[in-house]
Amino acid sequence: MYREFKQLNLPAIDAEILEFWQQEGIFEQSVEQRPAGKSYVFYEGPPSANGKPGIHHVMARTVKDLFCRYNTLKGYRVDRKGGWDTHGLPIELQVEKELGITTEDIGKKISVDDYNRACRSTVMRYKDMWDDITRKMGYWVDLKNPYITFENEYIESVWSLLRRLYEKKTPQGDSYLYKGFTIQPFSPAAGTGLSSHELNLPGCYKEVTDFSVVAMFRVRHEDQSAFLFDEEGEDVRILAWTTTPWTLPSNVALTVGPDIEYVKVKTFSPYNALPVSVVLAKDRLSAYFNPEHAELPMQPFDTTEKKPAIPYRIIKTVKGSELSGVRYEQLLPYVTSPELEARAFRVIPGDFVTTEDGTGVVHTAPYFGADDMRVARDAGIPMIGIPNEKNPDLPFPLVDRQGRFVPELGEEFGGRYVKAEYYPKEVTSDKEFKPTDLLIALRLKEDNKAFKIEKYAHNYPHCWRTDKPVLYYPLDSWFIRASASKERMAELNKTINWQPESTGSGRFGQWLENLQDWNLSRSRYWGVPLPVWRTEDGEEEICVGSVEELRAGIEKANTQLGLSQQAPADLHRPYIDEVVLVSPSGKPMRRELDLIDVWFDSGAMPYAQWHYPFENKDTFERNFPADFIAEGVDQTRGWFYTLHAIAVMCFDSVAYKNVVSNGLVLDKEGNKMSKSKGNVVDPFETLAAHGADATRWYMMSNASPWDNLKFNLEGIVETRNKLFGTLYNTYNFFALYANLDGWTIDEQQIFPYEKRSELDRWIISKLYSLVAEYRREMDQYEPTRAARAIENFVDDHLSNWYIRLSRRRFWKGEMNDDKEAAYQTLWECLQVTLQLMSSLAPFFSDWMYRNLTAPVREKARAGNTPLRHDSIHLTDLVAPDASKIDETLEKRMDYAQRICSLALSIRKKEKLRVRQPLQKLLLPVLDESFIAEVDGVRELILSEINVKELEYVTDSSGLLKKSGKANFKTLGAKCGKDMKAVAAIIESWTDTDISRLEKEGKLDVSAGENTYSITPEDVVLKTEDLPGWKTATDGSVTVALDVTLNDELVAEGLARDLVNRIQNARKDKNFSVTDRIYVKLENHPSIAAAVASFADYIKSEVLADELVLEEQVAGDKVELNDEISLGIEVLLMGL
RNA sequence: AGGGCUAUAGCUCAGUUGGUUAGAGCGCUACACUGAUAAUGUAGAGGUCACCAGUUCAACUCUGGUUAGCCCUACCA
Repeated sequence: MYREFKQLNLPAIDAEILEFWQQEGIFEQSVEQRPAGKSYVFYEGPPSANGKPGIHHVMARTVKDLFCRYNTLKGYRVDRKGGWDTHGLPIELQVEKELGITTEDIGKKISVDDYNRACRSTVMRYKDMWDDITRKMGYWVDLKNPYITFENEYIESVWSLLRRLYEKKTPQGDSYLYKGFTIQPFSPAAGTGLSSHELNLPGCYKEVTDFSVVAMFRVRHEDQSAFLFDEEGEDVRILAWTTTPWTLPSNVALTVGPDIEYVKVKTFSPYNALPVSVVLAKDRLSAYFNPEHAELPMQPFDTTEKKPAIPYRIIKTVKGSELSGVRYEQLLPYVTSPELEARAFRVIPGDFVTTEDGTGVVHTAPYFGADDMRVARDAGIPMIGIPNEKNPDLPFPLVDRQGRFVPELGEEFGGRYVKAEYYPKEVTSDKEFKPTDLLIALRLKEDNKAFKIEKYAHNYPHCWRTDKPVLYYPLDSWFIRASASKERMAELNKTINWQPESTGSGRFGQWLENLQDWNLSRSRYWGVPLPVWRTEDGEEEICVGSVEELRAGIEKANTQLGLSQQAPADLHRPYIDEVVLVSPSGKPMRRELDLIDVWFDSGAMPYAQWHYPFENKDTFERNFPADFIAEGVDQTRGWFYTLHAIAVMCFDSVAYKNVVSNGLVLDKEGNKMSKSKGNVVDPFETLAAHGADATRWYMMSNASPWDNLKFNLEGIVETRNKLFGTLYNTYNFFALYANLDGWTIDEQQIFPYEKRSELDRWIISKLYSLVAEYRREMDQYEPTRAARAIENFVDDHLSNWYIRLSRRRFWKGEMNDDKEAAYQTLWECLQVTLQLMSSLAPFFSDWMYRNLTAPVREKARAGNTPLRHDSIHLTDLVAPDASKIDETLEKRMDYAQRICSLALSIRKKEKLRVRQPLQKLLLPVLDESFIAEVDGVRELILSEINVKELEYVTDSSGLLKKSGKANFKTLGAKCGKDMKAVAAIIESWTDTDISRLEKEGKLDVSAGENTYSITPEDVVLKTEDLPGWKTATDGSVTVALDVTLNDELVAEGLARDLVNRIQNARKDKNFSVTDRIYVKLENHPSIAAAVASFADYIKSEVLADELVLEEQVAGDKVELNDEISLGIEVLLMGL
């Protein structure tokens, strides 16, 4: 017996199937039954369990699960090792918050040991919740043996990768892991660098008002700059704007845009009226000069006037590229050197220069700006600062780590804080207090080096701890020389299949093109320690690549330095910091205190999850690179990048072959979900209310996963009703009759396809077309198209056509071949559809598969046939089978559907109910093949629309009138701009013209000055309405319906009405569908003819043994139509 | 600021290499069907295909620009 159900309850199905999976270990079986040699490799991007799972995780994990299940069905072994991301700043910040401490307190109020222990206990806080959602959403991943990034084995693998990078050298001999410095956000008040993450905390960017200065840099008159000088002794200056005047003593270059036009303007210095020529961007002229003053006589203005009119003349225009190389005098020569004099203080090109504000010339102080540093390096400009004996190329900056000018800036500026906020309040509250920026501006003004001084309001980042402005400052860091591999990364990226493609070529590709070195250092506590030890003078260093090496190093140090250290049991800080190693020359070495970027942790997972290269070499090699990964698009420069970068640099390989990046899950209005807005959707509630399958299906079918999803619960309900509801109804329908007939599938006795009806063969053809389409889309990682193809099949083809037209075959009469064929066909459709669905709807599909196959399981086991499997997830995906696809049959059926639809629309217009039989349907025919095709489905059409005969109207009938319309596709190429004229001519053609065209195969048309030969392909034919007939048209198909009735037809219509009313009465009385009945009808004169002619028909339809007419019938009267109502009584036979 | 994605019916989305009636589902209205019945069908209303310009005989589709929303990256002086 097949199970029958009262109503669809998806959450209950989830629970039933979860229980079953767990009991039988279905997930494990689904992996293990596949051969190890045929693997489909998936990498799980580790979530961090210190936050609760959200609905967006359900989305991301549905994508992952879907392709893993699909490839399992295709016969691949898909190991899915789970993982947990356990390090990182968010965890540290959370712990700080919960402990009520700040970063400075670590090591003081709380030991690093205790602090790290707190982190360790926090990271798995919501692990149970994660495991729960994983289970409930049906995400199959191995959570029993996950990789955990804080474990020693994981860290050791990371070390070995770092060691590889340390040993890897560029052709120039530079190591891929190196210590360098970079310009980073730095808080002098807190004495620490800040991560970009900290700079993105809310409230960090504040609007502040600073003094901005346009400084005048005096051009040296020499050969290279001769073109800027027009008179002997001319004072030529380049104007550059800055909002940080304190960086001006560190100026070493001026950056111009190579393609920007600059002008030289003869004028007078605004603060003292001395003659001067200034250079600035042409587009910026109006910001500094009033066009009305361009005509004033060229003479000095009165400096005592408040707003003097300053005359000026544009002398010449030059491109930025021409200015490049021009040298100028140092603006504030506190610190200089022969090298600086020789190579600095020049104009250099830079691509970031704009003419939005300022002068189009950027004052460049490399130590205090990342862009500045980059262009200065590219141009070979030396750094300015206090000489550094150890590293002459990197002198110390002119501002110290407390944010003060160094003493070398003299009495006037030495020791001054560069930002007013760094002074104590007592100092700044003094009326006489002037911020350093202002003092510098005034100094420039006094020396005739300032062109304009004004206040300027802008957004500036502040330290979230001290609330004081951040400086950009050179800091030491360890880097990975990613830039050295960027061509290779870009090249290998092109071999990766990105979904959507644009993320790979756009967001990711362009990022690779402009790749900078990877700053690995984090000055934190909870993370993977950088395994580099250095002597105090930095002369000698080693990079440790394994615990074994560490042990050996410790022993050596113990011997040579007389220590008694042991290798730490935990590789984290603070224990690892206590390890002292010994250098080849015998000096003690201490660990560089940096931790590494957590993104390196996760990018290392292909290796570290197996503790490669220390263990599991085979496993690793079998599982690298991945066939498939998926994460949110926000991971493009996160995990997607770090996986790729490490794989390319360490193994010259991609890390993954296919990658799907999914978009965000927004609320139904399209807003981001956030706790403060209260629009967060709880995934547990959603799954509990609607079931995992409807949720998963909705998320994949509504829009492509890489588009943002506007998450709407109503959408899930719709999915439930349309797809799952329809399948459920279909199943119940099937189960009802199969149980009545005692029918079960017999795998050995497949009813030959060629002997099945047209309709059966059609739905089978549709089914296998679906199989092919589904596999094609899934293989291209197009889950949305795949899901929609299934929906389309289930709703439009299986339910609304096949079942609707086949119902009668299931309930009419005894078992026979036709019924057998119908059962088998429907069973196969369900079975195959469920299999296709099972990747996306794993619960429902398994539940129904089990219902459909349970009656034959034992037999299948015994015979080792495909249905032996307890779960659909253990079966083999149905193979595509072109032999079952019949495209001409599909086309025929398409005609049938369109013809029926048209005929029904005529009935509707004429108010002719479908139960009323009609005599004749006319089909005008455009070509003979149409007749052959429609003949194949003629019976089907006639019964569906309740019409007695079908007649074709051909040319020879004389009834048919044809007209034509231009086929723009073929004619467009031929006619070009005469297209419109030709189209008009074709439309004006009469039936005779068309006949000529058909007979002669071509017809000439003149339009404009040209004559075109029109062939039948160039014309789309249609038929004119048949005069005197009711017609309807859809594209090339026209139908005409004979709507006249005669007594015979009316009687038959009434008979059908009676059948319907009697059936209703049966149902009202809750008779079983197989009960035989006795029918009493009131002897109403209007039905006499109908009963007389159709008594047998009525009796057989309603399973009546007796049909009698009586004057009086018990019970209420039933309306037969507008005019007739009569009494009907049905009784069970034998009562 | 740069890069990316998106913009089509009230809502969610399709729309093939440009081709002349721009589709589906939901919702709404009306009607029908009734041994799948908490299902189904038919019809109707509902569109300046975000805006502007260009290419073309022809643009929802291609090109350029603009606007809006979102994501990522970012010290613009």
